[in-house]
Amino acid sequence: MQSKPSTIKEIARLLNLSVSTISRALHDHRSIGVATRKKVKDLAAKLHYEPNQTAIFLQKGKTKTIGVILPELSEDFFSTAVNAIEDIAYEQNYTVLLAQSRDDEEREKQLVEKMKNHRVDGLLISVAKNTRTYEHFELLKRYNIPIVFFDRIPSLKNIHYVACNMETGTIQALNYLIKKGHRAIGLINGPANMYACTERKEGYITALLKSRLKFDPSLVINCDLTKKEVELAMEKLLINKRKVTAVVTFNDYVALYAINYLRHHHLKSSEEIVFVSYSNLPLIQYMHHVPVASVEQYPYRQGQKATEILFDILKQKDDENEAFYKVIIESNLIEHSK
Amino acid sequence: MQSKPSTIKEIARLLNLSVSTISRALHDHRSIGVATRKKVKDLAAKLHYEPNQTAIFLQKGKTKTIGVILPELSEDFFSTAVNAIEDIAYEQNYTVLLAQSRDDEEREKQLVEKMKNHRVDGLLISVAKNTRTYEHFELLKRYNIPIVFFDRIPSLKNIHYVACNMETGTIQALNYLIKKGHRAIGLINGPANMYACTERKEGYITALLKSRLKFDPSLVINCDLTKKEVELAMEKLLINKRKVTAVVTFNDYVALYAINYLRHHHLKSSEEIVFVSYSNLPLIQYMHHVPVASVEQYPYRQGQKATEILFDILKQKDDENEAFYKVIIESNLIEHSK
DNA sequence: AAAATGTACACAAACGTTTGATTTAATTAT
DNA sequence: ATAATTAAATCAAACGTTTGTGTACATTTT
Repeated sequence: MQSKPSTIKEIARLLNLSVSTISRALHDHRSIGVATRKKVKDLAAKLHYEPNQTAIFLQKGKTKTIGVILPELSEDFFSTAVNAIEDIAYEQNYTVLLAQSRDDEEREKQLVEKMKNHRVDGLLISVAKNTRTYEHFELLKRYNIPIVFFDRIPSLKNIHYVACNMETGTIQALNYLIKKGHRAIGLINGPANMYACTERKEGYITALLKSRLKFDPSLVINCDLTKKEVELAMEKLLINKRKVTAVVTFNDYVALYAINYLRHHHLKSSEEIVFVSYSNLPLIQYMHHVPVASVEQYPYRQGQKATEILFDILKQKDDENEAFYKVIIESNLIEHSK
Repeated sequence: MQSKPSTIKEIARLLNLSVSTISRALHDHRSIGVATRKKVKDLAAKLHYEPNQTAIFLQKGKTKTIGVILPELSEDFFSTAVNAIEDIAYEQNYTVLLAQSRDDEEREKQLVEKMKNHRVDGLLISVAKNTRTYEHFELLKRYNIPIVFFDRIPSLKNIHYVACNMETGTIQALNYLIKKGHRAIGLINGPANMYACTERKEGYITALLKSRLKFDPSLVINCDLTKKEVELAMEKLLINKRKVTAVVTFNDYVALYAINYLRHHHLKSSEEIVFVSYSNLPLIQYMHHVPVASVEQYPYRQGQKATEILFDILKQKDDENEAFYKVIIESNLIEHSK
């Protein structure tokens, strides 16, 4: 009973009709009589006929598939964003081709290539943290495959993107800490090439200056977000002559690494140094030693907006509309209730 | 400059050759002269020619794509398993079509349907927790699309699967607790229809009896794994006349819910009641009030094995080999170092 | 010199659809 | 009765590949 899936051809042969009649009957084309229409549909149902998508793709030149490339699914931020993307795509009857770059530029390039070969209709990307060249993205323009970047966006001019304004949240975070009396506030930031890092740093400086506090560059430390470098960064902050009483970290994971390092390698607890981070992971609420507040980056909203934009672009059929969507979502500080 | 992607046809026209020659030249077919071969390849490179996968799919009847349906990407267990799946598929030059059932039977069915329409070559599934009917899986047999189940497997006879033997780990967990002097040990289990739950319960009973302890059914509580029901389950255990001093929970999330509930709604801390759970989430190590031990279920290994099996099946070309792969990975108790 | 072999390519069908153009027959308008 | 209209179905091309078979020419064998 393991037959090949049935095809329009087969139905045509069985009913002594032409393939075009079958195709039209199944699509309720008006030029097909009701009687034949019914006959065709009945047989189709009986044979469990299902249109072969690949054939339709080939014929129509559209795959009804969008590609999604992001760094790590295990990061809660991204899996939440994926939920949004899937939800919207699902409504629109699109399929999502999902892949992880694992924060590796090379892999990201290969994935872009693969997506192109699969002829996805459009692409949603959050770039790997160490990606420094952008030709692989430019390439897709040639093929008319639109890209919408979200959260981690490259520093390119003519692109569509959705991102969070990290500056607002950072300023809120700093004000929060300053109000609580902290004066020496460290910042464990990500890789310098990331735009999100620049924003964080700028917010950090802006807030300090607004409160008439001096900006001390030695309190800002870049790292590649790995546990090792975070610990190194924390160590650097600890030996700084200005004793930090608060630290702002690039995200919750960085905060966890740093706090854990403190607990294990120093006798200080996180009660002595206050942490504020970004992301607001759901797990945070079940933990003890956590940042006192996090800057929420709205992953669901970002994913949602990016997907909506992509569909918008896909809908405006190839007219040479050279407008670029640039959507900024404001970040917000969320204080964790104890 | 936003031209359509170039095709074999185009190259043929430009070089005044036939399409078959181009196709063969690109594939280094021996019946094509070296000169033409070079000419073709040069032009192909210049035009950035890339084979249209959808066309190849149609022609070959194989999509070089495997579908993956799992409950929730945000659960660490699954995102880790996905990593394994992607890694293997990547090596084999296969594409992964990934989708979440969100633990919803209806959605799972629709996804299976979608995967079928996409003509995936094979399917990897971890079933939704409330899935009770299995026709949608049976359906795929008709289309010769092999399925390999992993971790959450349906109770069907003739299927391929990879799963963890939860009984071993459960017995280890119970022995661990018994050795520490615990006598009243609760079990917050998942939905009764899941096989994994049966196994846990059986291991629980076996271990108790082996240690000549009485099995008290009122200490085993099923729940649907949501926060609400976990809290209800915990409450039930607390009012039980036998005061439990230890609780085994279905997974780490359940443990977190339960521990958190204890902390907030009762003055007991998790120090008074010891928890042992399943999964061994990476985040556990950065937390304070956590289970003292977890039963490791090896998500990467499961994903890896399942994918290897699927490729094995795909390789043995359609011979009526009616053997079913049934791989069991033993679970193990991992004690958390403080 | 004729036959056999080999080389390098072209032809055409096939995969499963969709769709513009065309045919045939039946119905209506003139 | 003839022409125009409509209905219902067919034809054939197209999407971009792959691949079995055919063919022209040159080269080798006898």
